Amino acid sequence: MSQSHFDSHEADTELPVVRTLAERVFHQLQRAIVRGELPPGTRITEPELSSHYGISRGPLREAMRRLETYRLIERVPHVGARVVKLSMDELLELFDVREALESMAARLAATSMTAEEIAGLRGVLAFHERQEDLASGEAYYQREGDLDFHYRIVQGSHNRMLMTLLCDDLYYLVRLYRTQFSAKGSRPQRAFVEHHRIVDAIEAGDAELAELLMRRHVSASRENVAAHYARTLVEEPAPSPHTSRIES
Amino acid sequence: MSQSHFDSHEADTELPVVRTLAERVFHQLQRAIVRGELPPGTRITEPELSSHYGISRGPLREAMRRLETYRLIERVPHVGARVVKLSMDELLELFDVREALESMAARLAATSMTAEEIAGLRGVLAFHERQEDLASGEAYYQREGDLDFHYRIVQGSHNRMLMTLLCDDLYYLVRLYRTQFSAKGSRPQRAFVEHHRIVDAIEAGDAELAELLMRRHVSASRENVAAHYARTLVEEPAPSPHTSRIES
DNA sequence: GGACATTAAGTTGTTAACAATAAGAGGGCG
DNA sequence: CGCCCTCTTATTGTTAACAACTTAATGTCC
Repeated sequence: MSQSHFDSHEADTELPVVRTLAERVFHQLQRAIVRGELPPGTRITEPELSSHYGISRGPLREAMRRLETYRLIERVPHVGARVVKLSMDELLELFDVREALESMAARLAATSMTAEEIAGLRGVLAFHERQEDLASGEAYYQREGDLDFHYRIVQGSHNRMLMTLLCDDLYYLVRLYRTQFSAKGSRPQRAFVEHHRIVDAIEAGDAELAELLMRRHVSASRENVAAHYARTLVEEPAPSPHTSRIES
Repeated sequence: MSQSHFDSHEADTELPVVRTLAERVFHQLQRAIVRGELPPGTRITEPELSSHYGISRGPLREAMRRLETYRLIERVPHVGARVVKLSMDELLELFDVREALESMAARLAATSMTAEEIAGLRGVLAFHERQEDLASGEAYYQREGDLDFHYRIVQGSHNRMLMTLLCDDLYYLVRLYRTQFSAKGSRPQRAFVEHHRIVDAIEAGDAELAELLMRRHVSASRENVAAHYARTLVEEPAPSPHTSRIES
């Protein structure tokens, strides 16, 4: 659980410790989906994938069942499975959930985070600052760093259920949205300032303030995405690329 | 998804529509665990269960994988699975998560709930009132009704992700805690008043108030459980029954 | 020409046998 | 007497074959 975030920074085939075939192919499929190699709406057929990965259908089905729990694929009994096709509505719903959970995480982190954890958080911010100096427009790294920041605060809440929900269940969905909507151009400078203020509140032990700031931070991110999407809708009124691929 | 709550009110073997063996045995195992027929910490062995339910290990493993996603069992590769053993710490963590998610649900419900849904919610409260008149101490029904109340507000949020998280993922855990800790004696009258105020706020479209009231409501419930538990710890200082069954 | 029934192909669900890992019992050695 | 190694046993992981279902295409009838 604790290394789920850092998988993304590792080499292709060197996954940490995989004790079963089902685990290995689960990670491989997860990467393929999050990276966009299996486009949303793609039909997943068991014989095809099992032969592709050189395993039998048993472990593959177990891997698929696990992908289903992470909401990366959708299964219908006796019919089949397909890569989840995300809508902007659902992305905004996800932001509401994140706002609720991450603001709670910030509140708890303000009273539970250790000095070492806070120092590590400061280190993440310092790293971002350097990144900012080097390539201010390098949105992807900034966004990965953004996830890292949120990830550490959730860990700092010391609430295992919160950690599981946010870092295991919803984390890959967030990344998937990022690739599917390719939402690069965001608001790095402002988010950066907000990050600092949140850490300040946590360090001061001000739970209410930390909660409020995190709530605003996620909410602002949500509004930014919504506004950006509304703009693209006006410029490009054809609703085809993101709405109707499954239905066709 | 939408009928997951009302399963509990149905007859034993008449489950709605089960298309596969794995689904059927999943529901049976789920009932058995939530009802306490499989005590927490019980080792689950595949040959035993598959012969007990008259199916092979394939579908059984799929059912177990699903139980794992609902956090009702815990699996370790190559070792086995056991019924989840809950601690008071984790129960309090669950309350924090519920506070975050359900207050968000109340906020959204205040602006999204239809007149019909609000009427249904009022109907639930009226039903509780009658229950209250008949048997004020019938804690179990009250608590089931309490779940029904919360369930309808989550549905009223019209946020599918919230609905999935609360009504599918966490619902059975809540019920399991209720049986494992047998927390009957609670605070029905006060909770009842709080329920009314929340519905009033939702009906008035006051999102902020609905959110605040729900937050307080869940938080008060949490403190009530914590206080009750602290009391039982004093009266019965032996820490054996709830802490160390897995380790033995 | 259109709608419905039939049928065939392919996919998913299920089963039973085989292989590999892990825990425990037993014996040997320090 | 205690520790460690080995072997046994039971359970989990994996495979391949079989059965049931869904879907779509074909053909027939109105």
